[in-house]
Amino acid sequence: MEKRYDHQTIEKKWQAAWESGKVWEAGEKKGTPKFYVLDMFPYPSAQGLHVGHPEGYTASDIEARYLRMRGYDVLHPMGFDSFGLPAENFAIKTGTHPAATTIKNIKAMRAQIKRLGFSYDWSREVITSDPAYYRWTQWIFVQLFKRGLAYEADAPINWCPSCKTGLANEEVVDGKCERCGTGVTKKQIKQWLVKITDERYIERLQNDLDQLDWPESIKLLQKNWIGRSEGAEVDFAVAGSTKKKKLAVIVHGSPSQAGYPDPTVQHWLPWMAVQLERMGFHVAVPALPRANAPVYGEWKRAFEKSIKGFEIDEDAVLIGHSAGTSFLVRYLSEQKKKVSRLVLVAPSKVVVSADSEHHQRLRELYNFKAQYGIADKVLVLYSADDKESVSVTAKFYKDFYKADVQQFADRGHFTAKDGVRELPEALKWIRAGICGPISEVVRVFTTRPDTLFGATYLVLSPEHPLVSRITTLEQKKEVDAYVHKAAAKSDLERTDLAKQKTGVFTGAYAANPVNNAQIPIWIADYVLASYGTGAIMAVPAHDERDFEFATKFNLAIIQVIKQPGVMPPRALESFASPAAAGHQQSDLESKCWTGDGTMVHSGEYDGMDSVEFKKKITAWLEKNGKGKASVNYKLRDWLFSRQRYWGEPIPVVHCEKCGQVAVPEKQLPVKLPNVKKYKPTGTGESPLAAITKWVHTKCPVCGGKAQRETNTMPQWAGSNWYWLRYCDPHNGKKLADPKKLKAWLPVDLYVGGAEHAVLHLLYARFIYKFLCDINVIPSEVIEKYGDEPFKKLKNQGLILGEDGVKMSKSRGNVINPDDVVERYGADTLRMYEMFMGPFEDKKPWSTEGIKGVSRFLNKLWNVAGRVQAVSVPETLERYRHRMVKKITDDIESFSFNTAVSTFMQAVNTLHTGTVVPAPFLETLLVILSPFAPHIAEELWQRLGHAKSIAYEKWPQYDEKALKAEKVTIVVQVNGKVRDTIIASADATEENVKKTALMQDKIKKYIARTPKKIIFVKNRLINFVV
RNA sequence: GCCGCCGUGGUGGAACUGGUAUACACGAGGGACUUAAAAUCCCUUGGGGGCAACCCCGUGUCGGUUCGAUUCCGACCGGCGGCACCA
Repeated sequence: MEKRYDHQTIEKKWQAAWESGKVWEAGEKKGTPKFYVLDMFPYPSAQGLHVGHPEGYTASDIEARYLRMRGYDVLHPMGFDSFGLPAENFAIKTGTHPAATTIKNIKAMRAQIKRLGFSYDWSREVITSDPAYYRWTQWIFVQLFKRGLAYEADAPINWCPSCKTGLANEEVVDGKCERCGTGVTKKQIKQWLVKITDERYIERLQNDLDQLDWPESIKLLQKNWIGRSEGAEVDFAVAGSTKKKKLAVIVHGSPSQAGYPDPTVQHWLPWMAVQLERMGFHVAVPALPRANAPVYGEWKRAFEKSIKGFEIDEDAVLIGHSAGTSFLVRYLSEQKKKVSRLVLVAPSKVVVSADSEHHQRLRELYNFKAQYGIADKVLVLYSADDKESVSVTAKFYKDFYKADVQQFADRGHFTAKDGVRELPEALKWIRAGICGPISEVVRVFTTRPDTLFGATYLVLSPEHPLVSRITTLEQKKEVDAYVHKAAAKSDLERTDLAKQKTGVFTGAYAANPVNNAQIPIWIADYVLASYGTGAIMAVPAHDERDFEFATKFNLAIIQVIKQPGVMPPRALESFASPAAAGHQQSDLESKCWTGDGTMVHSGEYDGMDSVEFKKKITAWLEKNGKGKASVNYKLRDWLFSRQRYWGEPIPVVHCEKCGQVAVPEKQLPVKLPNVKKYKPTGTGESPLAAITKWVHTKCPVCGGKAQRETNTMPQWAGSNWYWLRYCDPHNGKKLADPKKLKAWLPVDLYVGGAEHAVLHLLYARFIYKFLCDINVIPSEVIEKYGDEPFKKLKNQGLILGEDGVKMSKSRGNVINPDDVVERYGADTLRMYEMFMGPFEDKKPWSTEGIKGVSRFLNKLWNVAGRVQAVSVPETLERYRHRMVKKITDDIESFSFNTAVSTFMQAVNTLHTGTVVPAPFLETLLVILSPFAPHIAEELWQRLGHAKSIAYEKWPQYDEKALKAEKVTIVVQVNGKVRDTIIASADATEENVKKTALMQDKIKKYIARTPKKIIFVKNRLINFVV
């Protein structure tokens, strides 16, 4: 046998053998349990593989190979996340098409990865920039859009004035453009957003974290990012406004079946109710009886009951949906009442002969004559793709009432099924029609309703809609100036913590709902418009920020919670010295106490515990209609459009008549067209906007003139769902065959960097939940595993340069994995990266350290050369069992560094020993093969085995054989080690004691009979004297 | 500021559930082989004291709990990561 093992020849040989033998293809073992081991797929960069990549890939490969040997059918795929900025930047510089660059980089990187001997099933490779793949990325977007979860809004984005392009948050470093270092400003541009904050998802995204086997730190990071806060919304009536609240009623339609979920919380109704409440309306959403077969008289009674205390008068706003519209028109016509605004959504008043049995049932309700003058203004909303009876009715109202009409293309019957959860158009119409102050109420959000008695002023954000309405004439100038200044400030300026708080008084006052105290209303930019209600109640005695503000502007500070365990300053003075009374200086009451305690200055509630009072006061607010319990989140909607070329085109067409229309699924993918110039146009549009031929298209609905959306999707779009495609990568009809998804989902183990904690991992969870909801993920998977995509997550730690700093070209501390493989081989690189330290810790590279692993593999090679066909001696046999157990446990717990050390010890043992028994060596090779597969295969073959070691069963160990015959027992006197003795395993306390006391070393320390003896079996005996 | 994680030899790190602190590896020193170097092999290697047997100290610092603490508790110091006026 050769003196040194030739890694170059051996590794090439086995990589070829695995590939031609299709050893790693998944789905081959019928009837065995599945296991899905996933790596975070790389971006194919021109720099190629970084030494950080093989760290995670080796760990997952060890797990995959181990599990195959344990009999699992393992899915272990790899692919490329190939849309992204670097390829585009390269294109801007050189004019090379990003597709060409990408293909080149993928080729190079794939070869690099293959040289490391990972057991990937390459037949399943996915590439996100491949049209066959992004067709489905776009398809998912269309599904989101159809359900109202993707929407366009005027959003302020990060804007680099030098590069003339919008930037993602992750491209802004310390407020500067990552590329050119220019200060980033805000620009208001139409943007696509994905509604990750939707009530149907945000709660689940937060709560489901608890059930995941993920690092606690990552779960916490996500929790903080989502930022759930529980508290209450409280209404403060603005002083001097005595007008009573106006009424708004929303009337649901007639669902087709009885027993259908409560129609009052369906579709866009809850959303509308919240919006109207915010405008200051008293909102009623009556649940009408026998909704699926309405009888007018019954509905009338229920309707009137629901608005008791209020009147249908000329200030009222009524909104109806479907059959509800008929009810409202009939009610107003027959009662001869007039309201201010009447909104009719998907109205129906007629039954067309083709209509279903359910529609026939509505004849009773429809049997009336509409009268003129029932509303000041009428709005009708309907969609072209709804039933004929709806458009007929809509046209009737249009002519009869001269109603405003808004026609849509694809909203169906305006139900949740049609993806309609909001009706901003209707809200805008209502808002526009109503002049003057409609609300005399400032609604605030607070997590501390228990401090309500201590609220001494209110603060609105400068953008708050109420600001201009409540500001007094005297204060107008000052307020306008402040609002103007705030608008001009950058985010960085506004959120700079070091800066002094600023603000102005509006001149208005509001009444504290608990005691009617009149408190001033201020505006200040430390209150954010985008969080909660955009307004706060300030409690300077118990909030640091309010305290700072109140001190600066000389506002009242009222203490309402007494800090527990401290003495009020005056009480303290009566003691001779604080220390004598058991109190230190720090026990003095702090100026601003933000913790819990006992209520003071809170009327009848004085003396109550603040935690208890919080619940009490929330219930009180609710009962008296002055507020309610409420939950808020820090998470914002997900900005989903980029003004870039190299990304998935957003599959939407803008039609002059129909508005935004999703590209029909049959026409997907919307292929990325070829452009000559990749540079942004300067207007904030994507380079795609310059291709007029591509931009101008026909509307898929009406066939009229339309323009394509020119923004592309962000990097995260492709990685949101790629692990689903691995299950069925070549499917041309569906995203993936449900049978195949059922066979593999969910991912059992996901390995990758922690830097994705709140981006990729949050988005991926959201998209997966969405796909579960729309039945893309088979229900069997959801029933069995829930709607989380990744059961277990492991984060690899960063590999730093030798100097202990992050590797970077500019520092010149980058290690190229190719060089390492060339010199030491893939097995050495794999094992070294596992040996460096705990998998999840960051650790520095050491060019000296890797030699140790290289020496170890050579030593193994030489030891194997001395192998003899003899049976294993007993001590070595026991060692073999211990070794198998240790390696098994270490793989299960991701403790690869100690596993490598165990291998080293085993080889050292063989090295110093006289014989190398073949059965021992064989076991060693089998359990080593997941770590160093090439050398293991080669030596395995040289031992005379014809089949790949990959097909070997993972060895068992015998618990009994683990026990040593003799054990070393530590003898302590007063807890200090004084001696050790060898005893037989499981020796009794009596025997150990006797032997121990006979030792000279021990006698020396023990003069009298020990007071106490502590005995731990097989471990130690401790004499206390 | 808030939240989380981490402090062990010259270095990377090990130590099960509170039970011999420093496994394994690197580096360093000494030796063997060699004309020499590389490679390989053997020995030593936490600090201090002692000729030696052996003794004392030692896991960021200071306290506590315990027969016994790297491990549990409290305070502090230092480092890393995240969030950043989120009411």
